[in-house]
Amino acid sequence: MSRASEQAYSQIRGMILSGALPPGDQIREEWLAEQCGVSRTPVREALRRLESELFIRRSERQRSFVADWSLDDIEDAFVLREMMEGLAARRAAGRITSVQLASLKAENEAIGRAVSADVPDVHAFLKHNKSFHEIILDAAASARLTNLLARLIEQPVVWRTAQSYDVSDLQRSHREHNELLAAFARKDGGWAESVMAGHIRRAFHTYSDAHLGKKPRSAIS
Amino acid sequence: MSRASEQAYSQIRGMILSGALPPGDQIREEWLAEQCGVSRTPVREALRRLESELFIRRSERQRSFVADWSLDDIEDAFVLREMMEGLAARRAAGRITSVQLASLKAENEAIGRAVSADVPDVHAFLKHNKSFHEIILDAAASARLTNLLARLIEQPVVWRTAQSYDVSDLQRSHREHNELLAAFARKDGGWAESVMAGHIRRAFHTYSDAHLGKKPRSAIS
DNA sequence: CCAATGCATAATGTATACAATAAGCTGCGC
DNA sequence: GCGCAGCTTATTGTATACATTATGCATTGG
Repeated sequence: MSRASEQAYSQIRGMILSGALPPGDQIREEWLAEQCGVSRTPVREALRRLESELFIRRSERQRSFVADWSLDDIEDAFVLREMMEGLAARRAAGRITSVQLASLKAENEAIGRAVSADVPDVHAFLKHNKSFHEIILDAAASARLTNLLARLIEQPVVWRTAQSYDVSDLQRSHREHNELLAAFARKDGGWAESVMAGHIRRAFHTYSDAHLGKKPRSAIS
Repeated sequence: MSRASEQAYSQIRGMILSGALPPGDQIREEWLAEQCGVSRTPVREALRRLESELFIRRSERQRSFVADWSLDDIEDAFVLREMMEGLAARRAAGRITSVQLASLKAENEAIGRAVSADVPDVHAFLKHNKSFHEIILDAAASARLTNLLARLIEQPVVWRTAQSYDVSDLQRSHREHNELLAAFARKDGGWAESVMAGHIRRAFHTYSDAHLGKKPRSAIS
């Protein structure tokens, strides 16, 4: 994507993720153009993309609104992600190279360091976690799968989930990654798929526990 | 989508599907604009959409080309579709209304008529088959699933598959739909999922048989 | 007082001019 | 003859003006 378009895209997306644009709000192209310091043309392009990624929804009358996700929507997203990341893990197990396996190990060691400190480094966790999953998707070698998953893993709710992680959640995530590494090392696709599916499913429950007022564990910050 | 954008989208898509724009060909925005009788603005919008649907790929230097799919790409698409339509069927089984079930039956009866004639009506088959699958997706009631599947089922290869269907394939498809109806009537999600997955998987083999020179059966036309 | 119609306003859709960038070509130096 | 530099042309990116369409309000008729 070109300069102005990319600028508009990441800025609008940031406003949605940060909550500066609350769910349900109507947004006007011209206003966004002013905010981003570009013309309406690249803003429109960014909006179309955000719409296809379900960050934004449009009314029948062509007005744009910040998407407002129900808990059911969120569970849908997790179920699909579970299925697709499971498939990715299965495929990856049969294709992963020793170089990729080594990179995966390195990322998970970085995750281990981030979660074992007295005060866990959530930012580092997120960064290496992202890399970890990206390497797997890469090893799965399916452009289409990558394409579809990209629409899920970057979505607002999934993103915010990590923010509500507990120390013990982060550490469990680290251990589950180790299970995945073992499955990959043995090229056991079925095992990798099961571990991955459980890993994603747990993330959903962590999310729903934290967001339904049940909070059975203490929050990090 | 608005008038000119929609015009550009469907016309370009049609040129790709019909082969008027062969895979690998570079396409220029201005030329397309002339062809479609609109300006570059709606053409660019259509191109972005076609790119996200993998009809078109763009080089690192922002040139657009008609996508060229390998057999592996095609199998990927079928595997994903199998997984997602399977999920849709499972969800639909638990949610389908009697009205939707009646519509499904009606569509499949229309399919039955189309395939039992001396010369099968392929066009009618395609139309009612599409409606049949859409009703299921509707009953599954997951906006996200609908969104993702839309990117798969409309893709060129999947589309052309139906063109290479044999009379016996069409009739088998009709029978498999009846199995699905039985599973829905009993609200048996697991059964529905299995039947649907097999249904899609068979479509892949029909495609690959027809396109690898193996043609074990006679072609329709 | 309610409803419907038409006008005013505001938003999105499209065309076009211009800017930036990539590709291709020509000629020069080696 | 080969390769690279710089210019020329072709193509995409952005801004803006204008067209079209939706929305809300006011006014009028019932």
